Amino acid sequence: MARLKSENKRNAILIAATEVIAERGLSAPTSAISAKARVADGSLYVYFKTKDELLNTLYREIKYEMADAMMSDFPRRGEVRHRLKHIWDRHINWGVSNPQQYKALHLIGSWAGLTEESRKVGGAPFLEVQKMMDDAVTQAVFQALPPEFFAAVVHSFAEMTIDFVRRHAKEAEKYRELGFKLLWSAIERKR
Amino acid sequence: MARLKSENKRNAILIAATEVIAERGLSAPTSAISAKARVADGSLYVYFKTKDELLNTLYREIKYEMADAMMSDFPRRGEVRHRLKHIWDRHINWGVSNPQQYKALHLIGSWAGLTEESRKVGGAPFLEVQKMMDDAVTQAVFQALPPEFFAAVVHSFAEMTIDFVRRHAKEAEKYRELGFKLLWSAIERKR
Amino acid sequence: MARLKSENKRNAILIAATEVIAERGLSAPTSAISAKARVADGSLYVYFKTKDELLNTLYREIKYEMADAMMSDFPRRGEVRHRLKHIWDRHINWGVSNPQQYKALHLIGSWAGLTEESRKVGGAPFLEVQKMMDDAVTQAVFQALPPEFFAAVVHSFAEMTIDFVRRHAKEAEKYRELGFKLLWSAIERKR
Amino acid sequence: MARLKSENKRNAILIAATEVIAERGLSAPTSAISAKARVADGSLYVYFKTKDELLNTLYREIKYEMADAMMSDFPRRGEVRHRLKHIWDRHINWGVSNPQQYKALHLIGSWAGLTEESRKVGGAPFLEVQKMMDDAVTQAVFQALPPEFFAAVVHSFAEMTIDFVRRHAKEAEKYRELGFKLLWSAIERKR
DNA sequence: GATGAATGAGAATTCATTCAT
DNA sequence: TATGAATGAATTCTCATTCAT
Repeated sequence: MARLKSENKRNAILIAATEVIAERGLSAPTSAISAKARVADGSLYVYFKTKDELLNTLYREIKYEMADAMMSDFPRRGEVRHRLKHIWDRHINWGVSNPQQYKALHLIGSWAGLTEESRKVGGAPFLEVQKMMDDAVTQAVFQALPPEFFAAVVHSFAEMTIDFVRRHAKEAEKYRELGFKLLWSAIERKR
Repeated sequence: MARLKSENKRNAILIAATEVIAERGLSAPTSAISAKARVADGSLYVYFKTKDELLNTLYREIKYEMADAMMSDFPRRGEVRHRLKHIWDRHINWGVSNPQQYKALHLIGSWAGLTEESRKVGGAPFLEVQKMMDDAVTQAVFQALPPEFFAAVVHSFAEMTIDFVRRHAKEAEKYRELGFKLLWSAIERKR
Repeated sequence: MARLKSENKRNAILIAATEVIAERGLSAPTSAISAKARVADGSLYVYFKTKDELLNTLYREIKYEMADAMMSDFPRRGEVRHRLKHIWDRHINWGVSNPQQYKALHLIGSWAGLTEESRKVGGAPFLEVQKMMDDAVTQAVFQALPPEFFAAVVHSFAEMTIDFVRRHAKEAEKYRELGFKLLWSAIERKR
Repeated sequence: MARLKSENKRNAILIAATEVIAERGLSAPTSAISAKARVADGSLYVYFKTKDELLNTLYREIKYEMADAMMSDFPRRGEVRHRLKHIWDRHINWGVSNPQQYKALHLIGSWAGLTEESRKVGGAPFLEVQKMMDDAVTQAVFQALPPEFFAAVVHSFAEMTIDFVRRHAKEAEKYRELGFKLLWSAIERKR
């Protein structure tokens, strides 16, 4: 039996890709990625058929990681506010402490080569969040508005907060809390 | 006497660039741009020293256009809510009716080659918006929170709404109003 | 007006391609061709969209050259034997004095990338030869056999003779005449 | 017709190489060959030191097969015409029923990497044919012409006929006979 | 200014070959 | 012996940029 495809090598490439893409953009040459991964140029193509496939895979994997960070220890039975806060904090924290993943995700996310399939697969792990929000809407905890719109509101609020916190690292906690407060004001049911 | 650089040709290039970048991304070749502008490859370099310069210029010009659309007829003496609503509507409408500019702006905005200078110059025309919000905060119309954070909230809310409206064109007006309602809930002063 | 595409440069590339292909085979890198043509690597692609296109073009051009050599001064009103002899001599002589073209033609001729179109276009100038043979058959100068088969016989006889003469250069004329004598014996009408 | 057997890996590789080369040309990757042979990429190099060696070997082996097909049951004591007819029929039939071998042979035959040695070794089994012709010439059955030239005539006539028959499969026998008739006319001694 | 031919430094792949298992 | 992951040189082609006209 020959050497088995090394999970390490594959990961090294994905990690290197994240760094290189974050620093130099999507047009960074694959040779920069293989170099950073300390792997021969050709080896990248043992694990990924094309650069496009590498980027699509990277997108999915980062999405998974992010979902993992957000959903682990998710208080499935807690109050809606509590559950949303959990996700909020995890989202902000993940974004702030993984700036390269975050940047790469953004770049790939608005890249023409990202397949619909990848977008779907990458979004799948977040269905639980979506479901929580649907439930909350049904229970009228939030204003009676399309759940899809809610999701968009929450997401954009979080991304904005991450960007902001990154530029004001010293007051990270303050803005994370503030962001949530504003978000909650926006979506809670009015009496 | 040397002829003046044709303002037409320059504009044709910028317009073509917008379309090409929106459709094919930042890595689209300059030859695609000159072709779409019906101009020789070399002519592009008469007006812009490099591709980077073209993109930086394009960023600024789109920003200016956008600012123009948002700030024209701005009711400088109206109520804060009225002023904010003015900007909100113009922003959403501009984004929705100029999808290519909007897309190009996004791509260039998260591109490594965009200079700090361009970012600053592109942001300048929006200082009046910023100032309005500072005033409103000072007047305690909004919650007493950092104006810069306010700006970020408003901006991200608007971008989200534009994206959403684009995907739900039939209910454009509904979501534009809804977005504003939520935004206002988020930032208004609590009694 | 910019520089016009130079017929010289195009020809230089075709000539260089002939030499390189003859010496190193079809897998010779395009860079070897551009180098021999004293042209930048990229310039080859100004004149030929791909390497395949270059080879297809080369095939046609060599065929044309060859046809030219064979058909010029063709004694259209002479006797059949005289006309065939004319073509025979010209064919042999061309093949012997243009070994690189001849070699390249062979290689491209049995290459999978040669298009049906190229094959057809390359064969067109030889239709007159074909027609002459059809006529001769009709006039029963030759045995009553399918003209297409005659053409194949003549052609293969000539190619064989060229190869042979090349390996026995000192007796070129002897074998050229001998080849023709045998050919004529094969196809002439039996009494 | 003798066939390569896939009893062992070496033969499987040679058979696969024949098919792959015939279909995709000499530049087909060795990995395509090992894949078709259902053998690991590396295994090919257990049996052949390089791709060049594989091709040289393949050339010889196909030549042997062909010689086998042509020379088996050779009527060593028959009349010259009978003996030549035997070889002729076998040659045509082999070429028509082994198109991939035939194609591969052609490609390798005009390949720059084929060694002089291989050419010699591949030609060796045909010495008996050559000898038969030498004898016939000596006996003045044929015109008094250089035996090497005779061989070339016969060979090229046969190749042409194979090509022709392949394109007119329905009339295979007709053209095989016709070819021989013409060949005989060309070379027989004139009274 | 305007043009587009010409350039050559990369870029993404491919592939013969090696080598650890 | 057999495997197939790993390699990196080589290859085709692209494209920003220059420059002769």
